[in-house]
Amino acid sequence: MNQEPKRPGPTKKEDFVRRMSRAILAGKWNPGDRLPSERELAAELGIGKTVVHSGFEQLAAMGLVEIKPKSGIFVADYMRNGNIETLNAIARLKGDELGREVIVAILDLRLAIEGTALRALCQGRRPEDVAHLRALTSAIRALARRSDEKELAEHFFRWHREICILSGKSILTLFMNTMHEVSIAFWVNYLRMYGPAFAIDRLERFTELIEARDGEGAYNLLATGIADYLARLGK
Amino acid sequence: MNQEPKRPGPTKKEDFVRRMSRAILAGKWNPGDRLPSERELAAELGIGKTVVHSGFEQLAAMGLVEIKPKSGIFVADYMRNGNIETLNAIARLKGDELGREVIVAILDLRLAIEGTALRALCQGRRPEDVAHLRALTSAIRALARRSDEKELAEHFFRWHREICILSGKSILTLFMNTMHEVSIAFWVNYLRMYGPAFAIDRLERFTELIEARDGEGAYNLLATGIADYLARLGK
DNA sequence: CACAAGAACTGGTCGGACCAGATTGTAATG
DNA sequence: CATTACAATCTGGTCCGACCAGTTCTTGTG
Repeated sequence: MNQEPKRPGPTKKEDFVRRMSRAILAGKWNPGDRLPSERELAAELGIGKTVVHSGFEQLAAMGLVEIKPKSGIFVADYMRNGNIETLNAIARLKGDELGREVIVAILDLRLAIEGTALRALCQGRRPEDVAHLRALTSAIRALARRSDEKELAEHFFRWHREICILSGKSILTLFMNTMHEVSIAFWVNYLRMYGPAFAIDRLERFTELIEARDGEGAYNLLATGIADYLARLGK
Repeated sequence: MNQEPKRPGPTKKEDFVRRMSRAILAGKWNPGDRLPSERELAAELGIGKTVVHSGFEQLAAMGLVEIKPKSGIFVADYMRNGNIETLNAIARLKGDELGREVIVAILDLRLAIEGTALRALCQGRRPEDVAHLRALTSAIRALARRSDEKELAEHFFRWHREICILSGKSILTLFMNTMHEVSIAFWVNYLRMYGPAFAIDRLERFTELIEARDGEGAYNLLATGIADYLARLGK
């Protein structure tokens, strides 16, 4: 039994990826610029070519670079061709400080996804679904006392994801998971702003509306909550 | 200039990934089951452990397996913990035959994303934005004669993505790109159903509404288009 | 000057050696 | 007999160096 479940220590690959993504996101090169070859970088950094290659694969998945096989690696126009992973990479590096515009876009999408799921769940909810949500809520309430920000945020995320799972629209769950990293950043901020007690109360109100099969009410609760959050954020 | 940009031939890693994802998606194992160790699989398939490891990294990114370091690799509950990459993997394997439920969820999201972008663009459009869209449309019209399904679908995707880019809400573009693979499957189906001429006409109507700064009109055109598509699909 | 051969790149693949954490089996200890 | 301590042996994780196959640039030949 170890008190620290894992403390893997940064690997060379992780170092490389972090270093490169920082440099690219900081604008060290312009989109379209050609990067040094894998061999050059490997020699310069004193690591193996395989590590560099594997790192670039990851950077390509993040949408930060474009690999032209046998030809070269180029800085990508990530604001045009990037994807969710790009956003996650930005969230990871810039910490919890996302721009307002980013927040707005994310919340628009969350409303679309979770709103759809809420309406569906209200129609088809079974008694055990409601019980399950209540159990999750009380687990969060117990956890809130110890107040580990990140952990609490994770549980709020899971509570809302459960809406998608229970709704039966499994695809929505996949989309929800896709936004996991960026959602955590949101929840940390939300909990700081409103406090856990308020947030937990809202979970219970959601549960009641689901139990009453009030789809529109649940949707509106979500929508007004988001609108209020954005209004507060404006200041 | 070569007519065939690339025909790389399947690598051992690709083979491995395809083989494993097929097996998992086909339900050969249950979620939570432990897979054979990297060494066993490498020996069995006659390939290097590095290849297997790299392949599993990719499968983990697709949400199909969960890697517990130093312990084992397990089949993931991908319908619960999967992400967009999982969906893309499914779309890749099952071809263009996505289930109706999947299509509905995707279109719900597209409406949320693109609808938001449309409204924003109608507000802030500049004359050159409209001209740009018109240029894209006529390029598509020229292309439609040669009628390569996949290529045409790609251009329709790009046209609609351009809405997001021009709207200035760059984050929406990232989400749009995330759905690229699955969107292509949609557009191929759409074009088969309605034909290119009809689809191109719609692009022009969108452009006119944007020029007239009619945000609601543009949104409704999108919404009714999607609704009609779903209605037809019902049959 | 045109153009093709080839040298010198590029990224892509691969196997095997080594590392360290996790697990399991076993033997010593109370 | 239960418990603990420890070591053998699993696991995935990392890394290197060699090799492969396209791409691009240089160079020599007509």
